[in-house]
Amino acid sequence: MEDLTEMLKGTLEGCVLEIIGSEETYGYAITRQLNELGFADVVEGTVYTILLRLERNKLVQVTKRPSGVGPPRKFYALNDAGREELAKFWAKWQYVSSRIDRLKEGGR
Amino acid sequence: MEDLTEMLKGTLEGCVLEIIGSEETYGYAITRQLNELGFADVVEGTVYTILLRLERNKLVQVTKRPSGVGPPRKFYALNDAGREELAKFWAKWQYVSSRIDRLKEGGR
DNA sequence: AGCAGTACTCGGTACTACGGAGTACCGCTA
DNA sequence: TAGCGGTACTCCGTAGTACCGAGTACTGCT
Repeated sequence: MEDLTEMLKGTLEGCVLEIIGSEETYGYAITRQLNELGFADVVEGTVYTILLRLERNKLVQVTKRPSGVGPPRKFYALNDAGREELAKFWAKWQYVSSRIDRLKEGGR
Repeated sequence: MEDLTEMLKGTLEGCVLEIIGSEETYGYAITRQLNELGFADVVEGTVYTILLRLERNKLVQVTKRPSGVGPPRKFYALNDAGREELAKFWAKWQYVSSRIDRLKEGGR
């Protein structure tokens, strides 16, 4: 699927939150997970900008740990504010996607 | 529902295409339809920028008609390129929304 | 020593939705 | 008849987000 970037705006951050919420993990691995999930064109630069934003907005707790196979990793975990933001994200997603599906089905 | 603007990026244009596709209509009415659909905060300025973009990208055919209750209206209808773009949009939407729903259900 | 793979940072760009001001036409009413 | 609310479109600037590219740096293998 080509060029999903515009459609991912506003949802990618939520996806990253969800991934972090289900397991403490780090940028490089998150990128791989998104790629496997079907978002093949999401690149590291994008994920790192999201992670830095989450950190700046105090939604995550960060722990640096040595890797063994490369430079140290920055592990991210949700804090309370992050979990709240994630819940809000899913509420918005539910709201928006249901309306769009309704429009698609010709329900007007 | 508050502040959906980021999540609507990339999808709003498709919604406008769908509305135009189902019936020849004009900017002001499209804005009202979107508001009724649940996107209450979408304002006229936003819809008009989308319409001008569609026109610039040659996805629509434009007809100006007098209104009777105000200034003349610019009616929009999809042309072949527009219908193709609309089909592409729904394919992308299907792709993206199904993956996000899968992520939500913990399918990783 | 050099390369591939892992891992993060930073500066700039493109695209999109929004806000606000401006223009303009119509019908109604004080 | 002047003003107001509703209809209808245009234009310009702003903010936010994903992407791109270059750079840095660590590890293990050849």
